Amino acid sequence: MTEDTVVGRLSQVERDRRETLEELRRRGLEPYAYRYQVTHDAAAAVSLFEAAESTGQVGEDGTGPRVSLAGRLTSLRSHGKVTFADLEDRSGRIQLFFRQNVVGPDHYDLLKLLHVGDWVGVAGVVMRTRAGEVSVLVDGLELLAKSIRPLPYGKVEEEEGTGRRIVHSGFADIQQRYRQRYADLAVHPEVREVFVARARAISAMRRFLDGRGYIEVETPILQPIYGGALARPFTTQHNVLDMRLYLRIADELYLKRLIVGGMERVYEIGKDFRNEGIDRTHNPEFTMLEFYEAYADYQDMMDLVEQLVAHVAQEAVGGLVTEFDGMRIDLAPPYRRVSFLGALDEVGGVDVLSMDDEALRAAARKAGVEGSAVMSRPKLLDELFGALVEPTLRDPTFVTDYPRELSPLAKPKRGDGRLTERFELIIAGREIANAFSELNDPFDQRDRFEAQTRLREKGDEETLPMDEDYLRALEYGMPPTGGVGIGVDRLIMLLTGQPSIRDVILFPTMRPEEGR
RNA sequence: GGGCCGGUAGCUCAGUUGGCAGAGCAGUGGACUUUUAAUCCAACGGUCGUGGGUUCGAGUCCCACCCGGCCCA
Repeated sequence: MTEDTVVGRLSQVERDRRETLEELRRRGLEPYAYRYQVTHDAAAAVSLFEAAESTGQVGEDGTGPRVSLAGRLTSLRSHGKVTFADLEDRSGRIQLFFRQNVVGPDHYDLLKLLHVGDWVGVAGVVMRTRAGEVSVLVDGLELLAKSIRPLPYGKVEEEEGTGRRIVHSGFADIQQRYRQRYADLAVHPEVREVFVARARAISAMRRFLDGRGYIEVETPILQPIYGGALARPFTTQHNVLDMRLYLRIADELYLKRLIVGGMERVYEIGKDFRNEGIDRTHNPEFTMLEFYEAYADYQDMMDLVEQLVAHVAQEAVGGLVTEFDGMRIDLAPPYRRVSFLGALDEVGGVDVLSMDDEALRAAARKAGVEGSAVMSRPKLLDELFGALVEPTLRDPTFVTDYPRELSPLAKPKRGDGRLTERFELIIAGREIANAFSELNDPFDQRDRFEAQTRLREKGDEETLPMDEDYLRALEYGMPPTGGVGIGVDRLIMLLTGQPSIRDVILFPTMRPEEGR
């Protein structure tokens, strides 16, 4: 496509901005700068001035300390020989005040070439305007980067009294906000805040585990045999090795190999990939925290998970009470503990261990589970629990002791071999964590793999493939180990009150746009 | 997978029975030395998601498809 056709398709605004670029260059001004010396951010400049006011250090002319700031222009209000603007940086926003007799007529004229969305550096003294707003009285202005595509800013009004931000006609098209996350972030400070909270949460997870002697490790994403969860994988191809590789669906089997190797306490935070549908709680790539601790069982891990969730909440959002989906959730430990079967019996009125496959199928149909006719027994149990019990669990709840057939990597429960020592943490009806006393008997593990293979032969596509190398590792000897997986995105949804997983993933998976 | 809703100017949205495609904001020109959704005046801005069909005439009616959202399973 030639430059002419590109320009021909531009909007009026974009054409105008390109002309502005040429005008700037005609005046010898470079619209894309290299650096700017910043002394303060917006929030620091405001508090610096307020401190000067309170200690009587503001001059007779009302001006305070001198600062230089850089950021993006989010508003421009010209009044002839005086102009107001808002500058936004990562700390917040501050008003800029331009007066023709302060910057001089030549510099003042340059304001006509500035637009909302431009990056600028400014220098001047901090003062308070007649309307009472702390502002920078600008005497030095530098364009740092010209914006030649209009950002979809809404008009922002501060409600009188409450100071609440009201956005008029903002950037509302949810599809475009995900596709053009850069624009979404640029115009929505509150979206940036969600991802800051996410970063704090992940950093808090690391500190929590590091402080308990855990080692952070990295295991393969490209795997010749996938495993560690019941899900369908993505496949890819290594050209030189001429072999099929899978994108991991879980970190589990590699982390337990490290326990075999004597690392005793390991964790990994990373992306897993599952080839399944996309909805409010599922993105094909998502972030998982897994940690494994030798000599611990699932009871120990429940205690640890409670502490971790509380710690992360405190560090990420500054409190243990969160508002999610209209529910007020208290994350303060200890969390309620109920057994899988007890909950099914109590809430759903079904005693699944005594039911044969047909009775289970009938119960599933009754509960509204679709496609139950072709489901394996473990799948039926899982679906039944998901349909009947999970949605009722609002407060943080550990569901314990899952049926053996549902948990091919978990140790049998002491005293009842039909069950396993496993728990899931359910909060607000959502699965947040999944954990076991890890199965370390290589003979039992081989039996479980073989049972999985039989399920696959019956048509279940979400089964564990046989992994001989993993069995070899177990044969060398794995100590008793407690292991946990936490869905990081879902936990962050909960902490930040975001209704969709796409609201906590910077670039969620989307179909490509047409014609671009 | 099924049902419902949506896609119109850069953004947010109207668009009547099928009859010249609109508003606000942004942008452009002008006025304005304390505004903050600044205000006022003027002009400008369109592949109505895509492709077919019906019709003298389609943003509007019909069919198919694409992309999303919500609900159900």
